[in-house]
Amino acid sequence: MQFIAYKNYVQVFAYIFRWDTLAAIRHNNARNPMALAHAIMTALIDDDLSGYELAKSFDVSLGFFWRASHQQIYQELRKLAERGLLRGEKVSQSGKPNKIIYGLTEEGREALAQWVYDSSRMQEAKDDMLVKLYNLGDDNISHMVSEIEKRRDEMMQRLYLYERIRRTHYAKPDVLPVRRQGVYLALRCGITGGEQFLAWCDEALKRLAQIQSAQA
Amino acid sequence: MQFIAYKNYVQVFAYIFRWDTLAAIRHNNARNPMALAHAIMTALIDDDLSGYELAKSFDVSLGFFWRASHQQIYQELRKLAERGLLRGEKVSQSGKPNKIIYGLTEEGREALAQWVYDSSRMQEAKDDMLVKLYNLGDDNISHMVSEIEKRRDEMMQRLYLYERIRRTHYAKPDVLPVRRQGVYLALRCGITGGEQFLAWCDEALKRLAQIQSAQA
DNA sequence: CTCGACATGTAAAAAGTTACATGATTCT
DNA sequence: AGAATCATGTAACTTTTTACATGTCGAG
Repeated sequence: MQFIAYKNYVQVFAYIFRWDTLAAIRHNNARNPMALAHAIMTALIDDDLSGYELAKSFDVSLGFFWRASHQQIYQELRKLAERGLLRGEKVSQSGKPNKIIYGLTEEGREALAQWVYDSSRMQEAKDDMLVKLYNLGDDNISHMVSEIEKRRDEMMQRLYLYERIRRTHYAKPDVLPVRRQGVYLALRCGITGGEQFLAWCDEALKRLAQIQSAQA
Repeated sequence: MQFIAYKNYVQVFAYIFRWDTLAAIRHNNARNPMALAHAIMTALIDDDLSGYELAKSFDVSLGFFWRASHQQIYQELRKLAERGLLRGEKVSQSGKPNKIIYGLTEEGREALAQWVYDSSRMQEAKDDMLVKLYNLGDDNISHMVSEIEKRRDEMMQRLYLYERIRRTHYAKPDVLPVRRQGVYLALRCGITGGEQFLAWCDEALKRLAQIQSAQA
């Protein structure tokens, strides 16, 4: 089932949009190259970090907006060091494996500052669960309910963390320096998006409950 | 733009979760394998379509939640046909290149119905623009303003389309058959998510304007 | 003495993007 | 005549995931 049968959508659209506008909607599925590399460099603006530390800090900050596994991060760090955008310093540790502390070079800082001006396209939404909803039926409705409930719980946890960060570090955003205000805005995006998702979950659960009670 | 008062999740959570639970938030970055294949099969539930038609219908329906390029779709269709989940029928056309109309086989329908019960993990958010906000500075602030404005316009267009679809095909969701109600919920997710994003854009633009006027 | 956190990776596979290719038709 | 649309792909590449590997240290 589609929103609109393929044969009709053209007519529907001819009404609303000029064709050039439609084309703009269509071709949005593009990746912004090197995004992870720039996310990593961003994480190194203030502090020099080892791969492990970086991966950890990713989990509670930038990773909210660009996820990466530790394997990817290690590889990317090595590549960036090879290209001269990062400088890596080996640190021998007694008892523990050696680690490499990475920091931005001047070149790296320049490349990062330049990247901000690159055009980036809107990110595609990708969600399995919403595709599953297209397959909703009397038989799988209770499974969808539990899946949505699970997502709702996960989002609750995440929001709790966001809120905690907001209150401890961004309670008075107006007095923060410019860059911190940018981070605050990103955090706000996560918070409002999460709140919206919670609201949607409740709407969906309510509707699914209605369908279920009508069945019985 | 107002959202339901979910602000109390903070208190709720302070009671429910201890800090160790937060670790569970960390390892959510996984892909759900074969998601595109299932999205394609979903698009073929009601109608048999050629690759081209499928790609088009993707653009105005399922593609809102799982984007794919036509190249990817053609490849996936071929693979699915090889695995017996789709059946492809060659249609000779005069004047135009031949096309292959694909439809679900019984096996395909079963696999799809089964897939709905597979566990899927929360999708990672990936957004370049939010990473860029971490690099906000006096010099690039006006660029960020124009980038957010661009996103806002794009989202407006998309919301306009969503809303049009909702009104023409889902005006009275309660009387729809179960599966259509699932699609309606997905659409609602897109709409509320989009509205939230617009609201965030306005919040961000307001804050950035404040910073700019403080500079001058 | 085992389990989990610390710390660092390699290798292979899957998924997704970009660039290229072709050739008819229809609209301006 | 030139642009856009219809219609179908292939090939090369990048990005991301999964699975595997190794070894130390501290807590229970």
